[in-house]
Amino acid sequence: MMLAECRQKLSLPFPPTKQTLATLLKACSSQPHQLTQIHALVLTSGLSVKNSLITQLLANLVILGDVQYARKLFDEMHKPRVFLWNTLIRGYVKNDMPVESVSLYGRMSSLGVRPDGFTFPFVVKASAELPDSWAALTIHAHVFGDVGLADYLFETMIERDLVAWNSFIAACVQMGYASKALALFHRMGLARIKPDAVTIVSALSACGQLGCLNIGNKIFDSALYDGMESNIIVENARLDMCMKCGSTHMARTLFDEMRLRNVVSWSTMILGYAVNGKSEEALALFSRMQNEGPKPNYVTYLGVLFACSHAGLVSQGRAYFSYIVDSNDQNLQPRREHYSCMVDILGRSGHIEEAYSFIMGMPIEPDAGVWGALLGACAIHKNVKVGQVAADKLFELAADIASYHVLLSNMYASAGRWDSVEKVRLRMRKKCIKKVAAYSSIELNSEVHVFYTGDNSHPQSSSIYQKLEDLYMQIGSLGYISEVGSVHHDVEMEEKEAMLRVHSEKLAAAFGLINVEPESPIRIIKNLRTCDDCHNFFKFISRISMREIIMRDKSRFHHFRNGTCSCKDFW
DNA sequence: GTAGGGTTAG
Repeated sequence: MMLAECRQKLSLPFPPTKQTLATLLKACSSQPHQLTQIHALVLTSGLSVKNSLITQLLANLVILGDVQYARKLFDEMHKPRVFLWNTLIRGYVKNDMPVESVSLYGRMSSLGVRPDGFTFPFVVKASAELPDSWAALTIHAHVFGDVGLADYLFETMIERDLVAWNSFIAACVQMGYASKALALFHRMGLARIKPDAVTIVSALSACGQLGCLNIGNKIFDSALYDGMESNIIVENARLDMCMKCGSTHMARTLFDEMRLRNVVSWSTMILGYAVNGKSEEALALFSRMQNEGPKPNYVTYLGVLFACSHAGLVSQGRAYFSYIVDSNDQNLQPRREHYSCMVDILGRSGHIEEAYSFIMGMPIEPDAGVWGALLGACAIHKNVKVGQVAADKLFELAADIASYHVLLSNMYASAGRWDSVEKVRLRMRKKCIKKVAAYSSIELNSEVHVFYTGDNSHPQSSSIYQKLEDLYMQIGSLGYISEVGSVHHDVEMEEKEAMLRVHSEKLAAAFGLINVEPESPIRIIKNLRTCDDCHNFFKFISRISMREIIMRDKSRFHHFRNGTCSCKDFW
């Protein structure tokens, strides 16, 4: 575009000065079309353009989401300053391009440009969103050893301010490294950096992941004690923490006491009730929300569908789903997550064919989550025919997710098709797909104790196994028989039973029975779905010990009390 | 001078 043309378009009667251009740029930060024109003006003005001008332009482009164009300008620049690197690194993160963001950081450091305090939060955010394979590559490329990129960056920072701590702690929580996050939180205290609301939110979130109700409450109380004003985000995080620890009652008390509640508060409650198996409470709260609360969003509806799914409420699930569709609200139209949930509702209750045709009728392309829900249902109902279709689709969409392979293999195993089980295993070996090891954890006196299957590493190991034997003796006389079908291995019967007997959740339960004071419930967190035998075992021991046992597995809660489970054996 | 971190879902 010619200068005159630009000027005309911008209605400028005279050639612009640097000042004019700078002012123009500031004014046009929300108008992408004019930005391009101004860029042309800058280039054709013949002025020796200052970096600050391009900086402003680039920043504007990034805000508008045109990172490609920003990158083009950036590459044409001579020795861009740190601020500019930061701007672009941030731009990539904001536009969901973490790989590009980290690559740019890599280039920055290889050119010897020193990152400043602002670089860190951007790169950490990007590396938290990095796909695993990429994180590994990046770490290799920088020869950072076995610590992550973020770790390296953090430890080498000269000055760590509050935001640096907060962004690292938050990144750890988001990546699922909750105990690392709590360790950092502790270290932060030792370094005499006073946490603020943002820190507390992440810390509470970490406690929720770990199921550490006591630690979470302590953190919240001490923050208030230190004079920190609580805000709605902190309170929502605390609600969620309680719910993730299975303490629905405490969450409700806090919710009722809140002066202000937003859509997140309501949704957190509804979701929390749903995963805790309290569907009536979830749906009752939803109907109250419709009358007196804020407008539900798509997460709220996800909670409503979860409530139906966990309680096996098929017709109600169908009704809510069509309600969402019929609402004609464009922002609330069902997303893939809602479809997965609906497939789960239909499939798990045995309506496999209906679930399949439901998927075929989807207006949006089904993703791995949707097919995974179908495969899960097929594994439960031993429907190898439909399960095979789902598995084929899954391997197209998400070829190397371990849990789908495990599901498929379990489906074949429960149908007794050991040749097919072996094929899946072979495929996993070939593609180096490793099963996630099962573990269970339990909090005691602000410490987390972790158990793996057949674990002997705990200091109290011998008394734990003794307790387990005692329990087997007692429940055996009450009619407990181990369910060998839960072990998906084609091995001898005795071996099957031997493995079952030492599943991680059983070890954690024995530990809990020995150590947790009699009036408190025993809270166990398991990283995978629990098996039929452990579920049955827990029902028995809740009866003989007269204790409440709360177990959170991969997708939901089981509250065992006096021989029964809140899930009513449907999970 | 300009910019950075937080809650529900996955």
